[in-house]
Amino acid sequence: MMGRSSSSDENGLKKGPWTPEEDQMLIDYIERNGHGSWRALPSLAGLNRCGKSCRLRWTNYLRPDIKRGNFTEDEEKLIIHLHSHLGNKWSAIATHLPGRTDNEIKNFWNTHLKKKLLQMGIDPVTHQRRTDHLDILANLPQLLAIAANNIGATNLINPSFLDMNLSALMSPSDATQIAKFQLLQNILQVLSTNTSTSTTMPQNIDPFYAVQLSEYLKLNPHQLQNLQELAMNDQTPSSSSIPSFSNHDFVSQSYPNLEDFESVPPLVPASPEPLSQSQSQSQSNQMNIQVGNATNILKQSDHHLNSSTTLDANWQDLMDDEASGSYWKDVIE
DNA sequence: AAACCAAGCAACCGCCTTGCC
DNA sequence: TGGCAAGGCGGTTGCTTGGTT
Repeated sequence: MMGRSSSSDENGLKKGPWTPEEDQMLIDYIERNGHGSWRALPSLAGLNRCGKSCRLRWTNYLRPDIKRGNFTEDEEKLIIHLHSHLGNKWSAIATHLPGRTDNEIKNFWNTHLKKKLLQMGIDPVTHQRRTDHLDILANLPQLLAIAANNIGATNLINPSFLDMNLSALMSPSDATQIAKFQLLQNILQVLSTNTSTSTTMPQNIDPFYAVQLSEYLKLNPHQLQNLQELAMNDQTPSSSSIPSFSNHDFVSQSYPNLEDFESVPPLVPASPEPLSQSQSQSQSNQMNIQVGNATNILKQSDHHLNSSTTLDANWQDLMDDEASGSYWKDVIE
């Protein structure tokens, strides 16, 4: 059985997993008397537990109307839909799913649904398309510093790794390679994202940026061509890992008004406390700082500015941070 | 076969809300 | 109206399990 090892608190009350005997004692007592005062219940039922533990055990596990087993697809959709309106109000969500407890829904969300949405490119908090690649780009210097620390002489990236099978690349034991791969993926994603409101992911990298990128990375024509092909190839991880929203069954079912995806119903903040003006200002400032680099780069995209710009400075920073410029050439090659 | 690792989930913790005096 | 007790809630912890190396 999963759970914690049995122990006692300072009052000698038992903690940890419940035994079948304890379960039966609790069931017997509540069926005969109702739960009444939870604090008084343990002694009346002959249990060496605190009232809170009894209440939790009953409401989350022993209640006769509890529905066990896997969540159905309908339940999944309902949870996602309710979460988009209610946020992490698990008890409120649970009231719409008969037989499911808030704890069970919370666990299911954290272990399954959150990942599922992330894989689809949907932010599980806002229920909108993810834009956190901007954050990643903004954090490139830090990520690069981390990556640089992890790159040893024997751990240099395979120059032809982008041609390798993705599953072979994604060895879980090689976090460094994955980080590098994701880094490049996000760079390409940002560079290939145009500023239109289209809900489908663009397939092509703007030749202008490919050229500009190649200049900063001091790539030769062959490497530049690889970069462009990489961005245009449907089978590259960069594009294949991002679902096309308009064609994805699950997304279209969970978000029936997909055309209004950018204006999904108002989301209850994860924290119920409204931020004070100074708090929100501070948070906003932090955000601005964090995405500043990415914003600058995207502004460059809008105006096709020349190379003596912030983009230049940003990329130069990146290259300066990296141990060797050949690293990036290798990655792209 | 053993060691390692990540996922899953029951249970706990601490804060918040509610109701009563 | 303030204080207290009890219940409710969301986040976190830590054990088990199953898969991988």
